[in-house]
Amino acid sequence: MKHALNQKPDYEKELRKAGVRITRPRRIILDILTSTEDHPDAMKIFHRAIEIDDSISLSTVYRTMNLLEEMGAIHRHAFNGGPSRFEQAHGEHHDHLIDVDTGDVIEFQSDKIEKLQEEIARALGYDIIHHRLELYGRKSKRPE
Amino acid sequence: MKHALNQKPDYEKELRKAGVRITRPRRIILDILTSTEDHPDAMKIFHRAIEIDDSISLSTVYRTMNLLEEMGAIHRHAFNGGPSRFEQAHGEHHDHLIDVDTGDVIEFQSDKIEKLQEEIARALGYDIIHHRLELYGRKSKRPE
DNA sequence: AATGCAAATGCGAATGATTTGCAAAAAGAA
DNA sequence: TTCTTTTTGCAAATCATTCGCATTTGCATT
Repeated sequence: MKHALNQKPDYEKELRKAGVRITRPRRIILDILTSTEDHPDAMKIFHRAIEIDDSISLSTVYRTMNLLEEMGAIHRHAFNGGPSRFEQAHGEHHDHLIDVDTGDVIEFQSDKIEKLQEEIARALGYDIIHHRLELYGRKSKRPE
Repeated sequence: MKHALNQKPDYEKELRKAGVRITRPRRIILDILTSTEDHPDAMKIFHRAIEIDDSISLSTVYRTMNLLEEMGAIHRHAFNGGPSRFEQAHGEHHDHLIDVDTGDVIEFQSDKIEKLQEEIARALGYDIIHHRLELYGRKSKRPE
């Protein structure tokens, strides 16, 4: 099992290649996304954005998130049924451990679990398209 | 890995014990919940309910779902970020495989995966409160 | 640098899921 | 049956998200 860490891919090139325009709002939103370690929701992204340019609208944040999601540049999560939270789709697939007290998200990856999931789906006669594994936990008192 | 199947616990007793009143709407909603194999959302439960008594309101369905969830009698899921879907909290814990084409939900349970999750959480310094594992898949062409 | 046009934006109104306030109705104890 | 408290139905409010549309902007082309 391993931790995942962020890196900064060049999304502007990808956007151009996809035939969409590089606008000021998009540049700012991408900047926020690539320079954060957390998993912000649309409102949080919006607030960070208007600090840089207060003319950006919430609709544009939502539209940009949808665009980036379709391009596969970000992933969308709905932890606990709350509002969508986003993260850039960097590197390998990973799952999430959510701290129920703070809302913090820790990323992890386990090949063993992935393998088991495949086996289970196969046994039930299905091919996995995607999956979601979320552990909701609390910092343990005892030392590890 | 095993399938889970439903049974009918007696919720009226539990409700009484929790000090809440047994009303006609509640009886009807509980009946719907205990006699279905699927994972209906509030609107679906509402429609099934008004077929039995057309005076039942949607608010009451929502209020009852919240009540039952707090009592631990049902579980709430937000597959794919859609509206909440419910199921009675019968027997053992289980996870879900969602058919992306039909929306059907298949329940399964794997001790191996549960164990791995515990290990991972422990390694990260957390105790698991609850977790969510959803496989989104499509019926495979090849025979099993 | 000026032009033209499709794509993107900001705004506010619309939508869908869910919750809430409140007066009227029903449950259960006395 | 009566009394007290809980629950209900209804409509309005809330929250996250999307949509319509007039206006602005990116950018390919003069």
